[in-house]
Amino acid sequence: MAFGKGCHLHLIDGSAFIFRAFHALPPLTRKSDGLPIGAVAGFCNMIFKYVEDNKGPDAPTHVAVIFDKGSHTFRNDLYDLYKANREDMPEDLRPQIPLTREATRAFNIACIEKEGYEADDIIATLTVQARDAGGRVTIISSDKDLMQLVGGGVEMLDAMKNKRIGVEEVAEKFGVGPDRVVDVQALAGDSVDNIPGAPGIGIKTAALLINEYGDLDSLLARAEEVKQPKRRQTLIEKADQIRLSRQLVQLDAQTPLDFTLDALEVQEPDPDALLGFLGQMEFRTLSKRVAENLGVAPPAIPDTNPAGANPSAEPDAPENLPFVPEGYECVRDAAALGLWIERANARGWVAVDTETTSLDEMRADLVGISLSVEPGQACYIPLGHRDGSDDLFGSDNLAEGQMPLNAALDLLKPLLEDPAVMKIGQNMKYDAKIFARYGIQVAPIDDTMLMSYALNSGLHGHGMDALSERYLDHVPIPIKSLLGSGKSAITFDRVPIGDAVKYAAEDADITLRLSQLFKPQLHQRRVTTVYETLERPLVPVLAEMEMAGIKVDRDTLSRMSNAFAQKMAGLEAEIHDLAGQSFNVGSPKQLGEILFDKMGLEGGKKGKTGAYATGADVLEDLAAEGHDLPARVLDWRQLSKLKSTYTDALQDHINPETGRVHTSYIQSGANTGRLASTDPNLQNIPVRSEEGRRIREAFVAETGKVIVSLDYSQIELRILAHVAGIDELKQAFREGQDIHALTASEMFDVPLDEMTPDIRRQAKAINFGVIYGISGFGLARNLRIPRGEAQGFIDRYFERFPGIREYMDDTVKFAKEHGFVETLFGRKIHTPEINAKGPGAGFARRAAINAPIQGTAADVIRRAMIRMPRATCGLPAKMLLQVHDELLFEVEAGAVDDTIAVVRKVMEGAAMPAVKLDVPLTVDAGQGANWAEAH
DNA sequence: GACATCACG
DNA sequence: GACGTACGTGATGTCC
Repeated sequence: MAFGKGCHLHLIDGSAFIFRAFHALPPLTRKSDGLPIGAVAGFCNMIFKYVEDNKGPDAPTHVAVIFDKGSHTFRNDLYDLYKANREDMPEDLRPQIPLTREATRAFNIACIEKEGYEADDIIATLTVQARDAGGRVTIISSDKDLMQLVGGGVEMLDAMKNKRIGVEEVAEKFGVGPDRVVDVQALAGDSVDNIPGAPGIGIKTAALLINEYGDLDSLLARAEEVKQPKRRQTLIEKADQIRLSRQLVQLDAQTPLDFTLDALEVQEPDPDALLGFLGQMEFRTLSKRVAENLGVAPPAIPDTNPAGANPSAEPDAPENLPFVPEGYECVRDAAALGLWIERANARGWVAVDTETTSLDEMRADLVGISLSVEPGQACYIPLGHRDGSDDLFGSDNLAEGQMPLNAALDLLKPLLEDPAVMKIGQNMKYDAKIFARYGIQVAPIDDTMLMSYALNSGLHGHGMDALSERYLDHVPIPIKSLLGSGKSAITFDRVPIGDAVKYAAEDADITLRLSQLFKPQLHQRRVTTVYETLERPLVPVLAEMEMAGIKVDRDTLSRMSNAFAQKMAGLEAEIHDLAGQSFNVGSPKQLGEILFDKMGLEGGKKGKTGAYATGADVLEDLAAEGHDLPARVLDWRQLSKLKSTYTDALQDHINPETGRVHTSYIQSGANTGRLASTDPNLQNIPVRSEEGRRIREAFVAETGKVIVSLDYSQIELRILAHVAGIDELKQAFREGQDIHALTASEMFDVPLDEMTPDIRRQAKAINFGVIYGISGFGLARNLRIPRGEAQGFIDRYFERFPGIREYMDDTVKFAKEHGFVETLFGRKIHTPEINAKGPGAGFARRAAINAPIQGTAADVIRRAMIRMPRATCGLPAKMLLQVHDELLFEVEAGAVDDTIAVVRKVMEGAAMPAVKLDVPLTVDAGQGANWAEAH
């Protein structure tokens, strides 16, 4: 039937269906093989319901489901931050996308998508075609962006609420008719799609303006006439941004399509095709209902229930199945490997572990790979073992019976890169980096270490040995038993293949069992979102940063080391002179004896060891009393620290191949969600002392590039103001006031213009103290004031900001009740000691107060980092380092300003859309030839 | 390997 | 009323 008058076209917003189905349903998996299938199930149910609901006299004559395809559209060319706030697609959803297309076709409904075009534009195109042909259109969607299409025989239907959206409903929502919806949206902007709009103008105001001036162009042309000064200024200054916003929200009805409306005619489904698909998906209930409807027999679905699908209920659940090292297979040829690859493909997942010659991924060579697809069954593929025959040449020959490395990798690459097969690892970042060095980009990945972290942060560590013992009641073969320890330790390529099989295959086996144990728990314990949005997508980002490394200038460090050595020698002589004897200045024990026994200064023993305390605070007090020796020791210690930890050690970390220093981030290291940096730690490079700060001059940009640093300003205090709901602090942050000065003014009744640096300093210490779970003792020690006075400050602070005390009490109460506290993004940090008696409870109490604040800040910067690759993809900029509230980039000189603009925008908007903070997040930026200049 | 010390946010 | 106390990390050197 040719489309024309009397025809009725239904256009279904397929992507909206999918996301609604995915988020509404628990993460179902297909019973036979564990393929995630929840979104497909929800999608099919929604389509089925739609078909049933649209059979009456007003049934459509034509119908199509439209999907988005590709993430880059003309809107990204117009505005590189378009939809930059969007979270990446959850890994569990990705393999389901093609299945939703199949489902649509199984229902015999036209399935439409076009690379590089948004579904909304295709819907607009079809709508206009149908309307022009004289037909009616119903758009099944509740997306406000489609409301501009309503009118003239076009209406929308919110399928969830079963609510019609006509011209009236659009007017109700936007305050203008459908033809002016675009104008209102252009002014109001949209935080979800990251449409900038006119700052300070929302839908209400936008409608008011449009109704007064007729349309957007007239409004902008006559902006001078707007009475309210702020609005007028915005409209004049932001006119370009508003016009850009309009381009972004305006749907494009010119999508080139290679079919006509006639092709969308409603057709009965083919029972075989539809039931075949539903049977293949193993949807029992839906198959039955559909079969009844079609008057045919439902498909038979075998009731398979393999080990692992429902672990705890099964007798051979992974935590109960015994470990049998002799059962592990050694894969020595392509045929055997092919079988394992087939099994992995059939399953849709595979646990992977690599064995290498070093813990430093940048230098490690691949020695072997282990795989596991079923609990208890695993293989090891030896690739780089040496034969161990101790000849004169160091036995560098490859051992017999190994596949050539390249042949094995060629076979494995398609599997490891297959988007439909989940690669499961323990600390997958390590293995992914190894594979990356051999040209394999492993994806998608799951990580048992990160699952444990999301589930159990604060309860225990997340290393494999600990997890295996705790959850599988199995002690893995210690690596030391193969490699030995200390000076005589060997590398893994020297381990006999027979021993390596038992060790390595066991690791893959354990990993698979742990993932089958943890995966369902993520949802049960409400941390799926944390795992999916804050943990899993961060892995490739960190891997990239670590592989990029940062250039460090050896000569600068070397010169500084020499200078430090000279100064230290001078100081040492002086110290020995003052002491009247020679001793090891680096030994706190000897120093204590000199100071307190020999010289008889005031001071006391401390700690279980009975040694004198000689910490910086003690020495500073002594120095303040006029003693020279402790003052010299303080200087010596500072230099010693800078030399040994930084100027000396950093040189050893320069990778000879890249000339750069490659740190490793531990994603599950800090209980709060912060990262930790090791080998070397680049999160504690000196900055507070002038002398130390100069070490940052050695962290340089390549020729023609610039180091750019962006850091959040006062992010933890801002988060405190938000979570504790302190109006005065929120207001101060909104107005960009000096928060410490304001606190001082409130507490000490000093007007802001009479503020002294010392009063401000005290207020600053109190502000930080609050974040740490303040105590009179701690504040007294920090400010070096009597304890009573410090307590007085705290009392006054709580009097002034009662909301803070309430927040602290509530947080502790929550922790005592639940055993954990939460960040704004749902990260759980467990506090097992909170109900204990003794000093442990005090620590736990303060940690509980601090964790949501520190953790929320950590979550925010993680979100920014995860979005960064996509936001900066067109820019010649590399993200190199994260230092808790700072991100460091290396940028081509010409692109510095653009990069700062994009990165700042991403960082400042990183909490959105999941959390709308009551305070703005602001970011300071710096740039220069090295880190010292950029900071 | 425990402990003290000190670098960072 | 006494008890110990700022929160979160990692690297280094000494000493047992």
